[in-house]
Amino acid sequence: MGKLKFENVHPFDLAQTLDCGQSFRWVENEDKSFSGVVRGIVATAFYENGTLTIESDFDLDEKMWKEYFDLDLDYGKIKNDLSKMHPVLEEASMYAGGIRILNQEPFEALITFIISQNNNIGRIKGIVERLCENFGECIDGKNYAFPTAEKLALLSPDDLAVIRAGFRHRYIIDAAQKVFSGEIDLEKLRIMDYSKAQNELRKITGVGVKVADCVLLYGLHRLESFPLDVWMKRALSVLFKGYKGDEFGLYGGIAQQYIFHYSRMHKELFV
DNA sequence: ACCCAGGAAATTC
DNA sequence: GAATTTCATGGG
Repeated sequence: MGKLKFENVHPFDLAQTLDCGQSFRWVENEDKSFSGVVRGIVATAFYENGTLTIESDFDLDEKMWKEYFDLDLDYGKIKNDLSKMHPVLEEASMYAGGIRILNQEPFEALITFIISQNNNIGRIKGIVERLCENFGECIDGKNYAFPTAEKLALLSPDDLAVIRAGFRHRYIIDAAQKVFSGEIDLEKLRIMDYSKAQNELRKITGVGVKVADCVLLYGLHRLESFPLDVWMKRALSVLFKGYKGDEFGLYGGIAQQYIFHYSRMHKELFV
């Protein structure tokens, strides 16, 4: 049984952070708190007046949760610096500046972003949930941990029919096998030269540049990563003419997430 | 019926 | 080699 309180957390917005398409397992409750599972721990998060509270029936590791929500990084300063780079980025940071880049489990980021390809966020959530319920360890009767690489590595693509992810089934199995066998060591990607890390991930069938960038950003905290999906390509061509996505430096991943969220919430900009 | 979704592999030109 | 088609599935 645990409760953590982090005070003076600014800038921060729980809904933006947990529902902006980087993580697919948090569910909003009626009181605006969010419940989810991180590293096998069921927890509920709530944010009010600068204080982020995490509660659980299980013991909570303060360091792990601080890291998960990236509380040691000065987002105020980063937001300021990014705002100076481009007027539209300033606008996007005003709108989406409560987002933090989560420190998710690398394997979970890998599998969920394989599932994300040519898919929409609502459906991704459903597939991920079925994946956990069918193949993850049951924690408390109704919540499930994300499945381990070992568990998935021993399955065949047809075993995944219950999650209804279609052509991605064989990609998921290939990823699990390469991680479980040690052929790919996800932890090593944290400090590896960026393009090397990208190529390492691309050895997995079903992982191209975009999925690799997402895994590096959301699972391995490579904040320089700037994933280009259909939304970002649209946003760059319409709002950042001439930009390729490599202009935002060390914290480009944060800029990317501001722009992604801002664009998704302003569809009218792209008609 | 058609089009699209946080793409990438397979095929064709 | 670059451009196009196909790949499951579900919602609008």
